[in-house]
Amino acid sequence: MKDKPKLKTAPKLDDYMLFLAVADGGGLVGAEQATGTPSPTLSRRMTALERTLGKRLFERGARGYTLTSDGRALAAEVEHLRAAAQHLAAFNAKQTRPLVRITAGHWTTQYIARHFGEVWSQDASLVPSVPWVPELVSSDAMVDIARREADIGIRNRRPDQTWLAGRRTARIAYAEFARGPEVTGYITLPESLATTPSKRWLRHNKPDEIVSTASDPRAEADLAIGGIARVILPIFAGRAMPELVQVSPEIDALTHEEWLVSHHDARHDPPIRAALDAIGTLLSAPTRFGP
Amino acid sequence: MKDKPKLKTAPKLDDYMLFLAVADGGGLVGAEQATGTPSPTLSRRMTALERTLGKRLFERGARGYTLTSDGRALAAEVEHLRAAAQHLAAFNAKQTRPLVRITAGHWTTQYIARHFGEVWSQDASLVPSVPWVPELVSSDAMVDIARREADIGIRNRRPDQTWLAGRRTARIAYAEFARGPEVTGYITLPESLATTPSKRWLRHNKPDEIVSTASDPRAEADLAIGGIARVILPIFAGRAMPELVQVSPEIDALTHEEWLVSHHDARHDPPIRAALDAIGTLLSAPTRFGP
DNA sequence: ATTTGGACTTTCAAAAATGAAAGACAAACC
DNA sequence: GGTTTGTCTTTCATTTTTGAAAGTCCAAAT
Repeated sequence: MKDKPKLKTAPKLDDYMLFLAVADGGGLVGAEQATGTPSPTLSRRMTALERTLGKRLFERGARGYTLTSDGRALAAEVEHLRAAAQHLAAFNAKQTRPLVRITAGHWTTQYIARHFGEVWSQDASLVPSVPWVPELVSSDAMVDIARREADIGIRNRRPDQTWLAGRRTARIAYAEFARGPEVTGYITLPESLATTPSKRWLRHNKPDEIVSTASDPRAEADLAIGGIARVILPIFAGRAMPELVQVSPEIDALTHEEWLVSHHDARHDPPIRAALDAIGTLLSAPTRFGP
Repeated sequence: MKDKPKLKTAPKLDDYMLFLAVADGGGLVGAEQATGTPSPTLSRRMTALERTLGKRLFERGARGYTLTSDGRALAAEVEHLRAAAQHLAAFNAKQTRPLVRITAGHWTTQYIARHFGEVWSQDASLVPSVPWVPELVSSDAMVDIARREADIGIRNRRPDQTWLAGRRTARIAYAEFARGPEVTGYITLPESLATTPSKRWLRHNKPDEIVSTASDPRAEADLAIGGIARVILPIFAGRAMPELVQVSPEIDALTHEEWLVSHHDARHDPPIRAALDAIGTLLSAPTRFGP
C-alpha cells in the first residue's frame, strides 16, 4: 500500500474473538489450544488490539495473560459479539459441506451423476478428507466462471484466459445411434436450442434428413429409442443405452478434447480441489469409453 | 505458511460485515463508499466468503450485485452480528482517542506535563490529525516495552535491543541547587529508592554530607526550597524552580544523553507516531535548557 | 544456588492480502 | 449504430501477516 499511515478506526472483529479466547484461556497457550491460532500470531493480534483501542487489556507475565480492569470491562461487552458469532456458526452448520457447482453438457452431467458414487460417498472411509457436495448444473451455455456462475466447467476446448486453469481429461468422439441400422432420418433439437457443435453440424450437413425434433437431450434419446429416427450422441453416452446401437463410424468432424476448467484462484480452495480431483478421475476412467 | 491447503472452517467476521455492506449498497461501489474498502478487495472478499460457506450469495452483473435466496437467508442471520458490532463500536467510542502510555523520570514527566499544551490541544487547529491522549507514568524503573508496560520510554541511553527504536532528543546535565550558596549538606532519597545514577553518585562520592532524606523527588525539592540542604537535579528541572539557584558547576560525571524509545513495530501506529513527534519536539526545544 | 519447565516475544523466510491501474463488458444515451 | 458511462474482474508491485524456530525470562522444582 501507499506510504501513508492508515488510521485504524476499528479492530478486526475476529480479534475480539481471539481476545476472549486469551482471556478464557489465561494466556496464549490456552487460546492456541482453543482456536488453533499459533502463539506468535496471538501475541501480535492482542498487541494490535490494544494499540487500536488505546487500552492495556492484559498484564503479561511468565504465568500467562491476566485481564486488566479495562480488559474485564471490554470482555463483558464482547459477550454480545460472541453470542452473535455462535448464532451464525450454528446457522452455517446446517450445511456443513460446501457446494461445488459443476456445469457440463447434458450427457456429461448424466455420466457424472450416475458414476459419482465411485469417487464420492457418505461412508467415512471413502469420503475425501475435505467435505464437499456436488451441485450439478446441466448447461450447454458457456457459464461465466469470472462471475462465479460455476466453480468448475467441463468444456470442449482448452481455456484461453490466463486466469482460468484447465486440465485435459479425455477425447470425446461422436457417432450416430439408433434402434437398428435400418432406421433412417435424424432427430434433433429445435434450431433455437441447437447450440452445440454436433447440432450445428447436423443442420449444416444433413438439413433435409431431419425428420423430428425433441425438447431436450433426454427426450431426443427417448425418441431414438422409440425407433423414430437416428440421433447423434457422444459415444460414451450412446453406449450407456442398451436399447441403442452405434450405426455409423465416428464422425471425425465432431471429435474434440474435453477440459476440466476452474478459476485459477479457486484451485487452492480445498473443496474445489477435491472436486476437481474426483471429477477428473471419473472423466478420465477407461471404463467410460468401453469395456 | 507450510504448503498444505488450510481448510477454512469459518469465515472472517469482518467479511460478514462487508457482505451486508455489499448487499445494502447493491454492489461493490456502494459498499466501497460505505466502508472505504476498495472494490477489488471487496470482490475477492465476497468470493472468498461464498467459497468458504459453499453458497452462492450474489448474482453479479453490470448493474451490481443482487442477493440470491441463500444470500437473503444469510443476511437475515447476520443482522445479529451487525447489532453486536455496533454495540461494541458504541462502547469503544466512549474513548475515541487512544491512550499512549509514556514513562519517564519524575522531572522529565513534570516538564512534559507542564509544557504539553504547546504541542497538544483540544483546539482542532492544533490537534494533530491523529487523535491520541497522553498517559504519563512517572517511573525510574526500566519499564518493559516488550511486555507493553509502556508505549514510549524516555531513557538515559541508546536502546541496545534490535527490536527497540530510539531517537536521541537531548543532552542532560546535572548540578547542585539550593536556596543560596551558603547552604551546605545534601538531601536525597532513602537508599532503597535511590536507584538513579545521580542518587548513586551522591551516595558514592559524598556519603558523609547527606543530612536528610525525602520520600519522593517532589518532597526532595520542597525541602531544598525550605533551605535545609542542597539537592542534585537535572539543570532544566532546577531552572524551572525560581526559589532555587544553581550552586555548583555541571557535574560532568552525571551528564548523559536522553533517548526517546519505543517498540520498533509500534512506530508505525499513528497515535504512537504522533506522540513520538510531539514529545520529541518538546524534549528538544531550546527553551527547555535556557532563555 | 542451580536446573528445568512453561509461557511469552523476536526473527525471518514464506505466504497471503492489498489497492492503483488497467482491462472487460453490458447498459444507457445520443 | 456508435459512443459514453458504470461496474465488475484481473494484473502486479507492494505491503502485511503468518508461523516454525529460536531467543528470553521468570517461576517452580530440585
